[in-house]
Amino acid sequence: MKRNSRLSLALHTLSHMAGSPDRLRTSAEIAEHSGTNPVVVRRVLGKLRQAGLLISEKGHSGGWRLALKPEDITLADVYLALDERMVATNEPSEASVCSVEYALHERVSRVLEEIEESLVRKLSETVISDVHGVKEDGEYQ
Amino acid sequence: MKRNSRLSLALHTLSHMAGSPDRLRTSAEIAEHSGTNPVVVRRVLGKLRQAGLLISEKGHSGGWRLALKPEDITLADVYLALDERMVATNEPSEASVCSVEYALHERVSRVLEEIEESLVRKLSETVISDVHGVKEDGEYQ
DNA sequence: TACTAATGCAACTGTGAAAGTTACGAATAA
DNA sequence: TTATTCGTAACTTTCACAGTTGCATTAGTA
Repeated sequence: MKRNSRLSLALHTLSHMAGSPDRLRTSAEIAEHSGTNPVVVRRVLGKLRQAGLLISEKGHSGGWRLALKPEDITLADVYLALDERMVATNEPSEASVCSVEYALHERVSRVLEEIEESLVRKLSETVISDVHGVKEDGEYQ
Repeated sequence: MKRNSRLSLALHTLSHMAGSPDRLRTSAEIAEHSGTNPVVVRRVLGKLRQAGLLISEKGHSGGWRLALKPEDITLADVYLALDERMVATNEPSEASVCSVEYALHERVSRVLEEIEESLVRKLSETVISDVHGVKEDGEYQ
């Protein structure tokens, strides 16, 4: 598994689940599909559980399933659940003690913030069932 | 200097330059403003030079200046010059040999690709002079 | 010419965040 | 009571990137 691929792993898994929402999938199973390992899967999906997008069941024949209908989960929900900020802003450097420098830094930060917001708005336009695709493709076992 | 801060460094520097486009600034000077060091600055700005956004002059009294007017440089130009892809897609895992898996991976990739494109479109709506701000703020020496 | 100040670049080290791994406790179905 | 699964902590590994050093090249200046 590559770097910064948690969003990709999450989307892949949720889309997969959209195909058969009632079935429980184990971390091991998902890990195999994603080319990674169960603990990493639990880490990533744990964030989605905290956000109320997934439900996990412990014990024998436990596993993961969607907490909502695939058409009610937007990509923004997933992105925000993972708590990643792609267009991150930086701390002001020591040089920014000067007020002019500080003002410039503020403006750069504000612009990046706006870009981040527009990214989230864009993400909210697509839902998981859109990613899963049309029914002709059949179900993913 | 923090992680993934190259875009921030680039925007900060270009915005700064927008204040007095004719003045040459040395890497050392820029580094001090940004709280980093000259070689890192040359690395980042070198990408912008390759993209035709900046001009560098070697030798005594050399340095960096804008190659274009601040109102002709969009944030998308800067982002693309740095060759960073914030919404990265993954290689298909070994599990994707199955055609259904492969198709799903393709769809996830396509969605992420569209998000990336929309990010660039959004970035292209802002130019460097917008970031520099209105004239009342005065020039940045 | 010699000197100085700047970029360009290669090669290397240091760092930190995220992936990967191991281990074990808790929960739950069979 | 046994097997299976998640939850989580602790640790190691990996890797991209910042940081650093050194030197060649370029160009202005005395």
